[in-house]
Amino acid sequence: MNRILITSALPYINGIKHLGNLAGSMLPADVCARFERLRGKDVLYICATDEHGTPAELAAAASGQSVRAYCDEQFEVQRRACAGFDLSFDYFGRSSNAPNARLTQHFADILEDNGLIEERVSEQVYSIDDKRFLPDRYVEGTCPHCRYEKARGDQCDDCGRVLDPVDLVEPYSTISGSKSLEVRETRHLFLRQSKMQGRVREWVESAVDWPPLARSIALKWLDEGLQDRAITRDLSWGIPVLRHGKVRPGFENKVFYVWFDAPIEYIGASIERAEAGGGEWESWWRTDKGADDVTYVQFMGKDNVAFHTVSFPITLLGSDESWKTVDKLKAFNWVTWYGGKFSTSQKRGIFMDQALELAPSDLWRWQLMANAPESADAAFTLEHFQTVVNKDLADVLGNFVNRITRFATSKLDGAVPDGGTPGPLENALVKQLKTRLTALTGYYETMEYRKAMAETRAIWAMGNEYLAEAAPWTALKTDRDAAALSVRTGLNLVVISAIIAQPVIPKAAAKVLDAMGVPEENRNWPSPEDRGLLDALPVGLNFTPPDVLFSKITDEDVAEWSERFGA
RNA sequence: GGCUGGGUAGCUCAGUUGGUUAGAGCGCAGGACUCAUAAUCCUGAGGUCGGGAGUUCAAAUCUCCCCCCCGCCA
Repeated sequence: MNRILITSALPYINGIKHLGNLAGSMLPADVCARFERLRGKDVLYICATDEHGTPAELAAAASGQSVRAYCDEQFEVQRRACAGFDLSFDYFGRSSNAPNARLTQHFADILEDNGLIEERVSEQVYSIDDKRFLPDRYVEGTCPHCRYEKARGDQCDDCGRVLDPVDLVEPYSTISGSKSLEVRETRHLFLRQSKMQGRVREWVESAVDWPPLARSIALKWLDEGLQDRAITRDLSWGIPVLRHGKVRPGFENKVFYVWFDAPIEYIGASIERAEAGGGEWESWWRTDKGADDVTYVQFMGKDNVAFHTVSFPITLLGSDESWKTVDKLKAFNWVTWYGGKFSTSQKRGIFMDQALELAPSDLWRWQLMANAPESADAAFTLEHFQTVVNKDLADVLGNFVNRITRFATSKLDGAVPDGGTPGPLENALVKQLKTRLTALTGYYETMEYRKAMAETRAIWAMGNEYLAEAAPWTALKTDRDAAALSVRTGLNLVVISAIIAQPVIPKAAAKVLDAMGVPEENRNWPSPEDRGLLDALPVGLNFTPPDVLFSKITDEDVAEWSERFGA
């Protein structure tokens, strides 16, 4: 299994994502991708913006733009923020691009051919003045339960009850405010998920690399029985409903439901990449064209598990074509802002673009991975961020790199020194390094990121521990060879520290490796069995100590940020 | 209301199939060192493991009941 396909849940186009979104799928997926590439795996890491649906239409209308223009703008904003966080997508696509439309229409066709899609007539609110059917959220009115006057058609924000727009008292259109609404019959395509119950269960039960949480969520849905689901909506923004390449009669003003086309964009984005000259896509997605030896890993927030373990697989399996389905998946809980929710609408928390204004991406990456919301929600606070970043990055790693490189430069001519032979101290060091590298690699393989970060830090700390014992500054006075050995060993530890840091803090790691003159081809993930780990740097190699790697976050910074973000 | 997950040192979290004095990081106290971003290294003090009952030679770990927190669903 040398090829690994990685996808992270698609960020919705509606506004820039906050740190919780980042930590819950895109960042861990990136760390995974970087780790696997360092091990020499052939990785395809795909992400895209999810652009269809009512929220995008509403947001575009609110900003006075066309949906297309709004999405173009937001896509650029998100793309830039992702680049700022060094998310190493092999391709970052858009669900509104052509490949996704073609593919979605293809799936609809073939699912219908296979008897899994049928037209059904249902009742829906129609706005006479707007001349269109209104999706749930476009209808507001008085809640029949609590009399709240601005209840949305899908749910009452006041009492929290789920509603049907037909139930609203004195309903009105949010588009025009018109109250001349009526209930009309409309046709929609329904995906007959109930017919797939058995096949999906069989598929879920055969999945071995899923965490218990994902499995239980999927099985719970299956136990409750899969419901047939409408996969079209009365909207103009979305993928047109075609049948055999032609507009389906009666569906001229309808599009596919966003949850039907969004996951298909994982494949769509891969095709976009191919069309942009990035390499073919079928060997990644078609098991009849080479994808049999691909391991497919999905990253997502907990709320998306059902869609990835049941809904999307129904599309793929129901086609009876040879599509690659997920092998391993990793779901995350939420990062919270001082114990509460991050909220876009209430502007609670820090968003990706703002974060980059405050501190370099590596700092956020480290904090979010070292405190990944793996077993439960994880509280984010600025104070904790300050502590973690200052201690782990500036003090443990940054200071270690700084102290040994500067010592070597000022006392030993700035080159990797020759002389001395490894003794008990170095032997013990190698032994410990081997143990820790084995553990670290294991944590990455099982995608246990908090543990991986703790182990990474422990390896960084080994450098400081070793120097304290070896004390080359003392040895230098009486035994230059002994000092040379300690310094050489220390410099090699700097390189190891940077190499294993690459998946999580790529910028700082590259800075160190560049300074130490480590060529690109020698930056691969180390094997615990490699006995030359602490003797890899060529004797006599010149290097320049890197600038201070991480400047600290001051109390004043925290105070200012707290003020700005209302912590 | 139904269902996940969680409730372990002041804080953030680990704790494998139940088994010697419950661990880590931060914070705190003391010491060492002086190469380094007043950094680092060592040592130590902190927990009746949400509450109660039970099973067992033995439970943070299993069973039952109850109380909180997050989320999903209805």
